[in-house]
Amino acid sequence: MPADTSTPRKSRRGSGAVTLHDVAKLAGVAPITASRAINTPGQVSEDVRKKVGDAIARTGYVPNRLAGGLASTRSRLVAAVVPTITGPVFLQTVQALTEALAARGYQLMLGQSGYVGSREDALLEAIIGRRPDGIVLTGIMHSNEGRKRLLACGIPVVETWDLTPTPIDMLVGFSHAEVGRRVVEFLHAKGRRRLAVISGDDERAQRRREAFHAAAAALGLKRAPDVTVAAPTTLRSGRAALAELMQRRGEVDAVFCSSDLLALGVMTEARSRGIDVPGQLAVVGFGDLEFAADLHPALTTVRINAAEIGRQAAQFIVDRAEGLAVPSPVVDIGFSIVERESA
Amino acid sequence: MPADTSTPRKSRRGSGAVTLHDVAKLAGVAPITASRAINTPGQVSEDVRKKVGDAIARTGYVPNRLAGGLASTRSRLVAAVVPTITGPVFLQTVQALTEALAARGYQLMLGQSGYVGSREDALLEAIIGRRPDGIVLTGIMHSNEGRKRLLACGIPVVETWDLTPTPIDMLVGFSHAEVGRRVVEFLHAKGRRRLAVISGDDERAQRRREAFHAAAAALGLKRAPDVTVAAPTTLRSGRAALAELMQRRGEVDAVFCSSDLLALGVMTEARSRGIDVPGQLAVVGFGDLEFAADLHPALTTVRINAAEIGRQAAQFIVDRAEGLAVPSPVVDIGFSIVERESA
DNA sequence: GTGAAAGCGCTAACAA
DNA sequence: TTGTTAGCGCTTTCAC
Repeated sequence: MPADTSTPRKSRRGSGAVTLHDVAKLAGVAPITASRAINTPGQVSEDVRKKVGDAIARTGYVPNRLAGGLASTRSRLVAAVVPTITGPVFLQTVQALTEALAARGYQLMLGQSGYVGSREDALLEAIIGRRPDGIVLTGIMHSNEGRKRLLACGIPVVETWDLTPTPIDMLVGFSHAEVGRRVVEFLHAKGRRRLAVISGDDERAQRRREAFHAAAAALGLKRAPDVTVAAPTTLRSGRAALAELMQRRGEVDAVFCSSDLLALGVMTEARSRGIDVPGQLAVVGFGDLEFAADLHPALTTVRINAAEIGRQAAQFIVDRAEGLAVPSPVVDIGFSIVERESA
Repeated sequence: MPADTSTPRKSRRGSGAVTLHDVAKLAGVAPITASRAINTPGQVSEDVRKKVGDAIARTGYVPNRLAGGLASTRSRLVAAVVPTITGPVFLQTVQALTEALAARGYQLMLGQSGYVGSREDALLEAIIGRRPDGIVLTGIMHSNEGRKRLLACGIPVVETWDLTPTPIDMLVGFSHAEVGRRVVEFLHAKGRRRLAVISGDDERAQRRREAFHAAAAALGLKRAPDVTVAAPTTLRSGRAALAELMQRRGEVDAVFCSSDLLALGVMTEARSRGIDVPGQLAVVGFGDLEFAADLHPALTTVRINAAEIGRQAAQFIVDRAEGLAVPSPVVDIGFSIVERESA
């Protein structure tokens, strides 16, 4: 590929890379015409289109989207904030989000807030400073400070994995309370009466737990013993939690875990203790991670369409960025209980 | 917080957000002085520092890093490319990378190339267009086209999770061939003689597999049967692979799996078939994911310090961006075999 | 359909 | 220590 990029550049600054100027000069048109040939090819003549195309091919020009973003105030950058990427729950959402955005010409920036929220402020500053066209908050409990900040900066925000009554802006999630209720009903219908809960200490898991207790009480069941473990939940914490549960007096014939990983831990611990699942103990997970169906016994769990959450969030952001109306910016994505062998 | 941000702005364009200009005017200094007060506070007087600080607090100013990046040709953006974020192996690397970068004021952009590599070109274009200060390639087999492109654009590149003889630029990884060899030696030392391999179909797993076969041959063992499954590997593909292995004639007393998830699948399938692990079948994984130690039996596996890979990559990129010399841009991070119960 | 001018918000370079 | 000037590379506005 013969490069025309080696023409000496006079300016003292700049990256030295090929610019739209170079392409335009080579094509014999004005920069703005070259810009149009690239971005809105319908607006230029066939001839120009071809000349510019050739010039691009010869120079290996790649448009500087930072500059474009500055001029147009559209960065085509979208920020996603997760507590931590290693928590398995949000992974699929981030993946789907990244893909859906990439398909539309947007790039994802990843930010990790940690489950504690201390870094939240610095993170927000770093994100807002990059002027993203949207921010996707993934299962995060943001401080009031943070909410104000997001509201003030005017960047479209999608909150996900939850259904708050007072969304900052747009929202795609489901009711955690409803999950708790439905799981109780499910277990009750299966004849289980001595329920227990093992939950991560994050907001949403706690909300499921509360609803679980309330629903159990409504059905006349006695208060379920529960164990709270630190988020992100792991197989290990699941094992430890079941061990703790077993140490307490009182029989248990079903456990609702706040994640599939926790459930896997519970089943692992159960096996090592000779407790039969589901014979002696029913186990219900949350998330329906890819492995859940293939465990032995296969895991009964709450399925969330995590990928769809990501896609919907991308849709919201992109629509906003392109100036389309987002008529109903709140979507309840729902959930379902997938019945398998473990319960 | 009383906002001074509502002063009417005359210009037809722009985001309407507070700019450095506004801050400078409010502080009664020139924009460049305000810039210095923010970025190199050591260069300005205590008095200026205070006035600018006040102005920032009053206006809620957040510097536009896109504009700053354009002017300084340092975007403080770093791109990470992974096949898919849901493949569990690279997760810790991405997490550590994100954190290490954030701590230094850099933001991560995530790109997913897919295992096939068809999207690679478009992805590269999208990334280069954002002029990142560095690109971290995480376990990806890039086309020659892509290599050329990366070389040409002059952006610092760190390849990770591998030790190629001809790195594009910087490198932090380990020898996959060495892993294959060492696992064979390990199993041989444990008295296993009828080895098998279950591998994902990605480059690196295949390299481990080849070395495994070669080392087995060197020890006089007969050719190990092997099963190749599609990447990303899953618990399900592990189960299926063991099932396939069992269908073939020939005894097997040890399996080397190309991921811990695969190993978990193998152990799951073994249990459902009444095969005792490690009694009848030794299982070795790869990755030492968080759950490996807590399985029952605990998984013997190859440990890679994935987080350290991320940190080291961040260090390389940032050092380059800040103009520091990177004396030896190739790091062998090594690995170790963690002996637990499964083998 | 094409172009000239102006400017997005910031910082490098060079003065003072 | 502080300021002036001139861009970074692109796109908007407005004119032809």
